[in-house]
Amino acid sequence: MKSEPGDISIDDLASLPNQAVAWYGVRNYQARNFMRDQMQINDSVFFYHSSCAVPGIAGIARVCSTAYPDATQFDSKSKYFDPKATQENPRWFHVDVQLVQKIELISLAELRRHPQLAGMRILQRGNRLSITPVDPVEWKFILDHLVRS
DNA sequence: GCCAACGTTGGC
DNA sequence: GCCAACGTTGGC
Repeated sequence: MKSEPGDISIDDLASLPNQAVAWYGVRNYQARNFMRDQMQINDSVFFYHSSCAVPGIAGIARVCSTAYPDATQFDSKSKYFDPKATQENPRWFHVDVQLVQKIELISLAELRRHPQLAGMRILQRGNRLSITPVDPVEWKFILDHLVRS
């Protein structure tokens, strides 16, 4: 799951109550569907810093809720307001995510260095999805070879 | 700041 | 339903 550190960084997550955050603001249907249809409580997540000096995996988190309607879609003052969403028919959903562990940053450049990870969605040219599934084999490779706490 | 990629919008 | 125009993302 990508976050711009200027928005919410790994350190912000670490300082939140229960080190948990509602993953609000996703306004892409594919990313929404991953949260709504695929994610389950206790699923593990890589917390990825994007749009910053050194993009990369900054920590490990876990899903700590099932998907529920994103409150910001109903808030006309929010930049995430969606006039087409209604309480009866919400359009945007998100899960809550909780920090497991901050790690030594695994930079995007480092991820690209490993052919075993070449298939990762996050590494594909032009990928803009803020939430992408991680293949279990790739997950294990990163845990076994790249994660330093 | 550039630009590739790609999602969304809206006229037809 | 097509598709051009436009907007956004995000690495570089």
